[in-house]
Amino acid sequence: MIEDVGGAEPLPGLSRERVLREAMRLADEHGMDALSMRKLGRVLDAGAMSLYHYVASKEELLDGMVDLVFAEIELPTREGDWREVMRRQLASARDVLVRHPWAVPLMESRTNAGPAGLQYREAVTACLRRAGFSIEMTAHANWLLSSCVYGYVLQEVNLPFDTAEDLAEMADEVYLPLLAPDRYPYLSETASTLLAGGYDHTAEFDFGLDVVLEALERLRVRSAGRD
Amino acid sequence: MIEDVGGAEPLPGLSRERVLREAMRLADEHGMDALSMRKLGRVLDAGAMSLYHYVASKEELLDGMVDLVFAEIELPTREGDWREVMRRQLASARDVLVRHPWAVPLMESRTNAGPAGLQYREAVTACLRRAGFSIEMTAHANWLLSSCVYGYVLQEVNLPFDTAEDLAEMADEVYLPLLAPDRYPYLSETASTLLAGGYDHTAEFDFGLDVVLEALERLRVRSAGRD
DNA sequence: GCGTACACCGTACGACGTACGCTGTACTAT
DNA sequence: ATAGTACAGCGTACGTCGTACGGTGTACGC
Repeated sequence: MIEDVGGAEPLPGLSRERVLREAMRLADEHGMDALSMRKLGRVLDAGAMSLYHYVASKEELLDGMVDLVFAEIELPTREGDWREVMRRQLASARDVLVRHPWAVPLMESRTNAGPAGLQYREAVTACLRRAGFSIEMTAHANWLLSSCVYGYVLQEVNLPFDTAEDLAEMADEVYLPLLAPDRYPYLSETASTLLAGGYDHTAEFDFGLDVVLEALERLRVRSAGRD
Repeated sequence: MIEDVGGAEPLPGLSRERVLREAMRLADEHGMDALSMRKLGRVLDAGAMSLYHYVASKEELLDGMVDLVFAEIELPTREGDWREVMRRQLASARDVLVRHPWAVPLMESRTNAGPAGLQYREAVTACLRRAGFSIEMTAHANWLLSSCVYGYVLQEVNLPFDTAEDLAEMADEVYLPLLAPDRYPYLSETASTLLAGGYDHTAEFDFGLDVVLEALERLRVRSAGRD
C-alpha cells in the first residue's frame, strides 16, 4: 500500500525520529500512562505493530525518548567563569526536566545511556576539569550537582501546584487542614510563612545551586593553592 | 467460610498491614514490575479482589508502601550538633531508599503524603529550626538536603553494579568500549581513574553531604551573628 | 516475468487493574 | 429460634496493555 502523502500535515511516512517525537508529545501532554504503542500508532496514523520497525521494544522507545531529552539540555559553553557556565547549564537542565517530567523517573531505571546522554555528561565533566578540578573532585562535583538537579525536579514536579496563585487556592482546602498545628507545629509554621511570602520554584533552585557552587569553588581554590 | 488458621506460617487472615508488608517484599525481591494485584494475592493465599477490602486501589496501595518506607527512616535525634544529627538521619534515609529502590520514583509521582511521611518531614524541619535556622532558611536547607538524598539514590540505584568487584568485571566488557577515548576523552579519563581507585558509594555520598552541611553551617553562623 | 526485500498491518495470547455480583459466616434485634 | 444485616472473600468478565506471528501488498533487481 502506498503512503498517503497528500495532506499538508507532517506525514513523511514513519521514521524513528517521528515515532520518538510523537511519543514525547504524547507523554508531555497526557502523561506517561497515556503512552501506549496502540495510542502512539493511532496518533501516527499507523498500526501499533508498525512501530516495531523503528524501535525494538517499548523499552528501547523509552531509551530513545530519554536521549532526546538529554539532547534538549544546553551544553556548557567553553568560556566564562565555571560557576556562571554551570549555573546556566543546570538551569537549562532543570527547565528541560520540568518540561518533560516523565523523564526523571525514566532516567532512574534506564542503564543504557544514548549518545546525547553521553555527550552531555562529557561536556559537563570537561567544563569542571577545565576549571581546575581534579579528576576525583570532578566526579564528586558532578555527582553533587546532578543530585541537586534531579532531586530538585523530583520535588518540583511533585508539588501539585505550579504558580503562587494555585498554591494559595489549594492551601485552605488541603494543606492547612492536613498540617494541624498541634501535631505538626514546625511544618505548619513553615507552610504559613511560605504561603504568606509566596513561593518561587526558580528562586528555591537558584538558592540551593548557589550554596553548592560556592562551596565547590572554595574547595577548588583551596586545592589549587596547594599545587 | 472460616479462615484456615492451622499453619505455623504467619497467616492471621488478611489485613492492611499484611497486604502492605507483602507488597513491599514483592517489590524488594522481584522489582516493581512483578507487583501485580494477582501475584500479591497469590503470595497472600487470597484472590486478587480480596485485597480491595484493605486498599481502595493500586494507587492507594502504593501510597501505603511509600509511607511504610518513610516510617523506616530514622528520625533525627533531639540533641547533638545539628550537622552530626542530620548526617546520621540522611545516611539512614539513603540506606532505606537504596534498600527499597522502587520507592524513589514512587515518591515522585505521589502527592498524598501519609502520616509517616509527614512526621518525617516534621522531625527534620524541627531539627533545623532548633539548630537556629530561620523559617525560610530551613525551607531552603530542607529542599537542598532532600534533593541530595533523592538525587544521590537515583544515581546509585541506576548504576548496574553494587560492589567494586562488579564494577571491575563490567568495565572491560561494557564501559571502556562505550567510552571511546577519542570521542569522550574526559569521561574515559574519569572512568579509568575511578576504576583504578575503586569506587565507594558511601564515600561519595558522605563527601557531597559534607560539602552541603558545611556550607549550610556557614550560612547559619553568619545569620546568627547578625541577630 | 519472477524472486526477493521491505513496510505495514490484523489477529491472538497472556498479562494487567478492577467493576460487579455471588457466596458463606458472624453478629444483632427481635 | 428466626430474620436481617454486615462483611470477608472470591469468580468472572471487560477493556487495556506489550508483542509474537504470519500475512499482504508494493518496489525493485534480475
